[in-house]
Amino acid sequence: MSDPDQRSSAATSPSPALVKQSLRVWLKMLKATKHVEATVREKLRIEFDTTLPRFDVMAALYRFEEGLKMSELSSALRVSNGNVTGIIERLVADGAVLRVPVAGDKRAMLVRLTHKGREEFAKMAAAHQLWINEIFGSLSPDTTARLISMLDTIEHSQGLSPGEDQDA
Amino acid sequence: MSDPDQRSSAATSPSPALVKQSLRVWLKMLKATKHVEATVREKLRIEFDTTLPRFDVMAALYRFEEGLKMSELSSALRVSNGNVTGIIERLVADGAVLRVPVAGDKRAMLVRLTHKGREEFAKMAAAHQLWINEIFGSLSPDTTARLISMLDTIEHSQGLSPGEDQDA
DNA sequence: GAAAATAATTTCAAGTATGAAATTTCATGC
DNA sequence: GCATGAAATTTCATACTTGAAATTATTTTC
Repeated sequence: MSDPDQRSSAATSPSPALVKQSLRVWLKMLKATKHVEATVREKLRIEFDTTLPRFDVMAALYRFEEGLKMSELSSALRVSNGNVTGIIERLVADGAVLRVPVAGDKRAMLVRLTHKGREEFAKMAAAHQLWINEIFGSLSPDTTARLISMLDTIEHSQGLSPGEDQDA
Repeated sequence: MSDPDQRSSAATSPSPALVKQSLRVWLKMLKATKHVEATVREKLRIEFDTTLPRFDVMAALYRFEEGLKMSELSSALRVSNGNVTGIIERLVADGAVLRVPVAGDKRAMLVRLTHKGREEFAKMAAAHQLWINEIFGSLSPDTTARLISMLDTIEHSQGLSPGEDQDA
């Protein structure tokens, strides 16, 4: 290490100024993320009469045409099991999702999009890409690449043990 | 503008590759943010037996010692009015928050931390700073500064009309 | 100064979200 | 073959979140 006062380590307590800067960037990140999320939520509601959690579930199911087990779904989305149960219930009621028992295992359920669900999601996904591009298109490709790399660093910082991030 | 195919505009439809890159960075940002949030949530739960929404409310009240009206609180936190009502109810029940009627206005309520609430929050805030620093301290001050600037760009991209972001 | 518009909150219905407990089923050891 | 533990889901209690409707109090307008 080549900086006697610039980086925090386990041994030396970080300078108050740097701690404050960490806090600042985190609050900024949170605010920017909430801004984008709120935009997407509102557009999903207005244009497609749906919600972000439903969109997220459908996105996961769209990728895995063969279907996903409930537990796979909840770990892919990083939400609790009980949560997924409720969202799937409503999607099934709306005819967007189908539940299929798994062949050799009476415990498990395979969940997949219906044809109607796939068609609906395709439309939403196309619109979603445009919304996101309206926001992130203002960054140059180079800046975007650097941003991704910084986010990667953050995502792989410690802080918590469990889960350990397998990609979705 | 000096790039015939590198930036999206209202006139020219963005290239699919750039749209995909926008989507990638957004998903990455969402994932990193959720990672940090989950870390904070879990630490608040384990170490202080509290939740992130409660922490956020207390943080706002900590800043405004004189207290805030319910509506000021909900707009500062950018959450709905009804939401704040419930969180404050629980904080009052726990003796962390006090409700005071406003002098000249029988509709409004001033909400402020009790002494106990201030003390509790001070401890949590100190711990919170360390947690955040454990994560964001891995970025150099320079990188952090650039990250803040990028996030600023994102936050001020259009996408939605309402609210228009006055700072909290 | 009564009626109408505004403002500050709460209430409400529905949906999300969590972690823990309960259920049912499967796999193994013995 | 059965007890035991692990796996897959659901159920449950609680809390958070939203947008809209309802309530109560203030301000404006005529």
